[in-house]
Amino acid sequence: MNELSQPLARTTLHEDLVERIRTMIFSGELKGGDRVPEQRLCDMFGISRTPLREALKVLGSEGLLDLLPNKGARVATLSEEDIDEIFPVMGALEALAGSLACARLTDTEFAEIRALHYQMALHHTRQELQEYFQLNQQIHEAILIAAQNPTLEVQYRSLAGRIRLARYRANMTQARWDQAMREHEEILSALESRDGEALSAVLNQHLVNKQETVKQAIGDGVGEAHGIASVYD
Amino acid sequence: MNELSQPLARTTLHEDLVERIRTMIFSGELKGGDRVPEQRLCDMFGISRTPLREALKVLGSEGLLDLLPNKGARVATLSEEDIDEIFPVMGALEALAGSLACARLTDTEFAEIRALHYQMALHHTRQELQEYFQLNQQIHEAILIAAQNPTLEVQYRSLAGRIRLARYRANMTQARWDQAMREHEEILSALESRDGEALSAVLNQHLVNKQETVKQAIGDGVGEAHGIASVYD
DNA sequence: AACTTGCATTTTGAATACAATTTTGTAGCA
DNA sequence: TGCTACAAAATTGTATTCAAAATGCAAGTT
Repeated sequence: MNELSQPLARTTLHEDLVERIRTMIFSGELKGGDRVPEQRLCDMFGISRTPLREALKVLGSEGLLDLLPNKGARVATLSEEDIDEIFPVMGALEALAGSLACARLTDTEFAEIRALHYQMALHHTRQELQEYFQLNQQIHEAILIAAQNPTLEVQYRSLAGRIRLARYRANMTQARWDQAMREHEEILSALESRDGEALSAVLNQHLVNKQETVKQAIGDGVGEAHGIASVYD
Repeated sequence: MNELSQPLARTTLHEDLVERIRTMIFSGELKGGDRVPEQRLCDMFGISRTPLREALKVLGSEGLLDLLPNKGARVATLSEEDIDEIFPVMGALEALAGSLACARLTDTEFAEIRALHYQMALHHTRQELQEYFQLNQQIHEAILIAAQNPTLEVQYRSLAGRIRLARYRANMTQARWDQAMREHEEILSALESRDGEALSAVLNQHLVNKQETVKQAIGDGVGEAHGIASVYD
């Protein structure tokens, strides 16, 4: 028996749907506060309501949707209180990730992160926000993966997903951006010296600053201004 | 308009089912590795498969059930690796809870925890394990609630729920029990002096020790010996 | 005009029906 | 006995149907 003959990871409809709807939320195709009409999505995907509803229940338990009995699902929105709640928890998790990553990071892994870092720094100097964010996310992902703790990954990603509901990118000031870049320099050097405590501390601070950025974006209602087409156009 | 006239919190079938099945898992009525046959549970609850399946999907996303496509749901089991993964994350969360609790704890709340603590100490000296565990859980719950962070509560309880799958109580040695009790003395005094850092540290250590207890229990297969009737008797 | 009231429409909740897959059981054979 | 092949039963995945609740709207009232 070779690896080709072992049970292939077939996927069920509702799993696919969870993934697709999640993507629609993250991409902005479904915006915070939007209703999620079952029939419309069923038509769109060409499936029946049963698996769709199963998917909605899962997304509800992840906190991405608010499920209102008899009134349907809505894409969750983040209040300032939500932000203030979520970030400290993410901070604790990312600090743990950093600490574990330092203990386990190979030289190769570090080299990969360093490469990402300097590429990100380039996008910073070039003022390429979109590309900067992409690299930024990859770096934090790399730290998370280096921690080698799937449970931690799941919990962290769940919270990160909820934060993405805020769609805060458009609102970052130059000052905050510069500061974030400086913090990333510290992150890199803590990783290089495998200093778990220092890394935990700077990651925590990094998130405190991000928290402020996101809160400001919430207040301004920036999410609407992204120009991403809604599903219903 | 008074508070009686606001929308009454009606509940849907699938939400009830999530709660009931979760309880069945925690009580041991459904044991780790057990299949969860849909039809049987439907008959038991007198409902159809649709809401039951929705509930199973939610419990699956919580990590309490393993959902195998076309092969049904099984109550999740915890490997040693799972334990080693989960406890550090719980440690980070409980440390955060302690830190936040210290910042926010009122004198009344502290007095309540102190009362719980000394009642627990009594059960310890009387060697009443069951009662000890009950109070122990109440104390950790009280700290969690004092932290006043619902997101933290959800995440922590989710992990605590998965750990409960291990059913480790029967296996605690006297030495570990005594040590846990000493740690709880430190927890109380850190709370009294509102020393967040000290509390974080001792809570983390507390969990490291608990981790060992649970891992030992897993190895011994203690869960089976509890004498709790299965659903299918 | 603003605010009810009643009813039709739409949407959601749950049950049933059907299809696909896995599991079980059994007959045939070496 | 032990193995394979294959049919039957059971179980799960998905679609459809029915029931209950919410929504929208128009007519009527103040």
